[in-house]
Order: sequence, then C-alpha cells, then structure tokens
Amino acid sequence: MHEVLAGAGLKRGGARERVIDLLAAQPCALSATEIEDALRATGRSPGRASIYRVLDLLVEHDLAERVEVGDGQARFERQHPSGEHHHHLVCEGCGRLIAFDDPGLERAIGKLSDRLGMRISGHDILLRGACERCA
Amino acid sequence: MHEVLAGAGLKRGGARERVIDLLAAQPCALSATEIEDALRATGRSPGRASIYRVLDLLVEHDLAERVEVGDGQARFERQHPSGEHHHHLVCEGCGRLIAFDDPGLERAIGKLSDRLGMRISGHDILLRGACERCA
DNA sequence: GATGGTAATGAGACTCAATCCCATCCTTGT
DNA sequence: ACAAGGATGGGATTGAGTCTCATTACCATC
Ligand SMILES: [Zn+2]
Ligand SMILES: [Zn+2]
Ligand SMILES: [Zn+2]
Ligand SMILES: [Zn+2]
Repeated sequence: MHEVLAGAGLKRGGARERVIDLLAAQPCALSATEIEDALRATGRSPGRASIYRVLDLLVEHDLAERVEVGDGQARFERQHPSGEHHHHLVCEGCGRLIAFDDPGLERAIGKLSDRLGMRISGHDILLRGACERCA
Repeated sequence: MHEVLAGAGLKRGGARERVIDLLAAQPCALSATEIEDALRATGRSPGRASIYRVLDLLVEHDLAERVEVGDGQARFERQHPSGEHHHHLVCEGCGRLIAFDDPGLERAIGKLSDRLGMRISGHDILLRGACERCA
C-alpha cells in the first residue's frame, strides 16, 4: 500500500504509516474510532483528522473500501488488489458483522450491468439477519 | 398508511399525519431534513424528534424503507404494500438516484440465505456508477 | 359532552462521528 | 544541510440523529 501512495507522489508520514499497517493486518472492517483506539493502545495515536485523511486517501486510491452498516459510522477495510472482495451480514440482535462472498451474487450484478445499459463501477451489499448466537 | 397504524392500535396526531402525507406523495426518497424543510414551508413543521419518531414507526411497520447512499444522512421512501421493492444506483457524477429491480438479484439473495444457513430478514443493495447524462 | 388514562408532540439540550482550521513538524529533492 | 511544500495534531466546529420531560391531543368510556 505504501508503494502505491509513493508512486502517486505522496510523502510518507507517521500517521499514514500506522493507519496503513494497522488496516493491512485486519481481517475485516474497522471504524475510524476503532482505529484511533487501537493505535492509542500502542501509545501513539495520530490525530483524528489525520486518521480520516489517510482513510480518504486509501479509498481514493482503491486501497481500502468504505463499509456502511447503518449504525451511523463508516468502517474501512483493506481492499485486495486482485479485486476479490466479500460482503457483510449484520446481525440485528448483537450488531456483529459476518463476512461472506458469493459468486452467484456477483454474477447477478454483472448481468445487471448489461441489462441496465450503464457502467457500474461498484456495489455495496448488506444483508440483515440473525447470527447463529442470536437466532 | 394511516389505516395500518390505526390497526396497530396507534393514535393519530398532527406530526404523523403531515409526515405520512408528504412521504406518500413523493416519487423517491427524502431525508429527514428535507422533510422538515418541506413541512416548514407549509407553515407547520412538526418537531424534529417527531419526524424521526414517525419515520422509525413507518420503517418498523414496513410502510417505508430506509435508504442510505453514503452521504451521511438517511433517506426514507414509501414502501409499497405488495412487498415489491426496488434498489438504487447512485450516479457518482451528479449524485442522482436511479431505481431498478431485478429478479435475478433477488433470486441470488434467496439462495444465499440457504447457503449461509442463517435467516436473512432484509437486504440493502446500492450500485455505484454513471447515469446516462454523466456517462 | 365531559372525564381521564395514555399516547403523541415540541423544544431544546445533548451525543458523537466527521470536518475544518491553522500553526507546527517532517519528508524529500537538491 | 537547506528550503519548499506536503503531512500532522489538536482543538474548535458542524450537523444528523437521540433523549428528556413538560405539555397537548386523542379516544374509549361514562
Ligand atoms: Zn469485511
Ligand atoms: Zn460483490
Ligand atoms: Zn427509490
Ligand atoms: Zn431486493
């Protein structure tokens, strides 16, 4: 990720370093607040403004994806360069996020792009339901 | 819509009356702020709290659907009693919302429910792309 | 048509994620 | 090492949405 930003002519700084490294090590999405807390726990959290700046930058360069689950705060998750991605199911009982992927769903969206005759550059899919604990 | 709420044993009040009537007359989603402004323009806007209460109530009774486009505010749109629903594509150029429905997509989600072995109670789908004007 | 229990409403304080501003710090090319 | 411009921090600010509670309106009953 660092390389991509460097290639775009951007300088390197402590905030960028820490946010990127943290995000790159996560299996699933983190909110800006969670990132701040996690970094504060290490002793050196960047300012809030810097965290948002880095996240915006990552989304802009397709290095991260913004995930909204409807709880009023955005979450961010590393985007794999291969284009492979997953979607989320949010449990209405406990709020837990569960990741899944489904080729059938992706295929349906691909067909849709043709049917609508419009160029579709991305899709957000969120399922709501009950996780096994809450069912 | 009034009838459904009455059937649920709820009383009728001015705020409820005005918000429902406004929403029922809209072709597409409105934000709470837009609703407040529109009603204020008529001279009698309910309090902000009442607007949110009515909207929550409508969503709870499947009379309206919450639509999130990622601009940090929720929008609300009347939901038809037949259960038929549509999804939206948001144009990244002009922000315009375009509605569409697709049986293939619904089918894929139905299958997914089985595959994940979880009860799925709803789904939000948002496509991002370019509308014909902006393409 | 009056009464009373209870739901509904309004106004504003409040929360909290996200943004803005600007002085200061640091990276990087020379 | 130096300078220029990008990067950072922190604190003030915004704005959607929530909460509280006193007041008002609805409606079943008498
Ligand atoms: Zn994820
Ligand atoms: Zn997908
Ligand atoms: Zn719509
Ligand atoms: Zn659907």
